[in-house]
Amino acid sequence: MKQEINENTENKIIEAANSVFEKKGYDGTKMQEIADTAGINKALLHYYFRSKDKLFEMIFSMAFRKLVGKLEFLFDENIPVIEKIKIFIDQHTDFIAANRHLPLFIVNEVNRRPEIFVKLLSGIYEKDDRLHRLLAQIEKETKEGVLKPFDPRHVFLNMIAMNIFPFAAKPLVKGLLRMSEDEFRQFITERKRIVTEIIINSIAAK
Amino acid sequence: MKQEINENTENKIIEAANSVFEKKGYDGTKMQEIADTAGINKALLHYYFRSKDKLFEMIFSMAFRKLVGKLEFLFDENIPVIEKIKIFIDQHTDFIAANRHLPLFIVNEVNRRPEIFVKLLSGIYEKDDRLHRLLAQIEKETKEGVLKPFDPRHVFLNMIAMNIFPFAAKPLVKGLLRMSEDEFRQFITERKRIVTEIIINSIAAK
DNA sequence: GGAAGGTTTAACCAAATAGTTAAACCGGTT
DNA sequence: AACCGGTTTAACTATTTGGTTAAACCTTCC
Repeated sequence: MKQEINENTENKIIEAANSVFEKKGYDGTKMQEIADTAGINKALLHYYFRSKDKLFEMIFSMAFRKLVGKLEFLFDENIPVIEKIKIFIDQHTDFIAANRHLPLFIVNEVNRRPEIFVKLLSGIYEKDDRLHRLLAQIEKETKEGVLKPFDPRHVFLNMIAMNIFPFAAKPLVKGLLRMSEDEFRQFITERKRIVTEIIINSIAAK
Repeated sequence: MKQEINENTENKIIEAANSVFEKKGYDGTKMQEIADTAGINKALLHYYFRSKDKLFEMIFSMAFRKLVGKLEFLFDENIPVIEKIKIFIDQHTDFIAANRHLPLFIVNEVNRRPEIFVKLLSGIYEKDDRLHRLLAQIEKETKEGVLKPFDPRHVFLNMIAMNIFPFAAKPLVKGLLRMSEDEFRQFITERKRIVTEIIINSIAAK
């Protein structure tokens, strides 16, 4: 019983902290607001997570893994590169739409305090073999004449940038392009097709 | 003389406030740090700009105009669309490189407090005729068979996204792709060509 | 020289905020 | 029923921070 209550409270805190930190960033977040959101006392927050820094570090690394984890599909799946990209863009766009503040949160906090992300990096470096397998796959398909030679780093960045930007800058985009919420949704649906086309076009052999 | 001193101090404040706000955002910025950066007393800051909000509003609207102003080239210049895009990407990339924190600053603050940007929008809407001229130009070149039909909103967003993202997420990109500062610079130089190619490809008639 | 007026500073204030403490609470155990 | 452990709370503390005040400091003008 105790355990259940305990985990329940802990989860409520984590959920609340996640929501507030993602939206407002470290500096914009007050412990009181997290407590309020979780429906608990501020002292209880410190009982479960000693300090704002400790709590933040936990939320941040969770968020980071969540975001980077979505990339695993690119490495793991054993399907042709072009097919892979089609599926990835579709899924990734949906994921970002459902987690609008996540990418900006990560980018901001890594900019603000790069140290927080250095330790998380090593966990990624360890999975180097997967990267090599992907590069080998690309090389193979290039030799087969399916793909033309290209720099995967740029393609990767282009894809991520085009996927993330409209959501990260959503109020700006809606404002500048004068869109309603519905038009924005429509716009995003169109984008999936357009971005996929552009990326495929930039790597497919003619 | 008074006037000179006055403007000198005011400029020092504006420069300092700009630098600190852009890097740390509204919440991360302390008036004391601005004062220190400007080499003046905190009270003097309040003498020139009554409150943090007032100072911020000024810096923000300056920054916003600076960023949006760079887009004017797209509307004003009377040269073929494809040529326009080539020049724009080259110049815009250099501009963002020299103002790394600017786009993220704008995006963040508009996300955090959309009202601050509503009033700035009207100033842009007033220049609607330029937008219509650009759209007419595109339509004309499409009819001439130079361009294929496309949605300018997506093309615009794609261009901006690919230009801005690597700088906004610079530490992340450098970390994940394991680049030195020199390699990053090199990478950006390559990007100009690649992004230009991709964008042109997505609008040029075959 | 000194009065006048804008500029600059040191010292201060009040509110916000991260973090602490000690007591109350509550479920299970004997 | 009394107690023991972990959990929760109200009340408090210390520090940070935006903002104020009153005096000191020029510079200009008479």
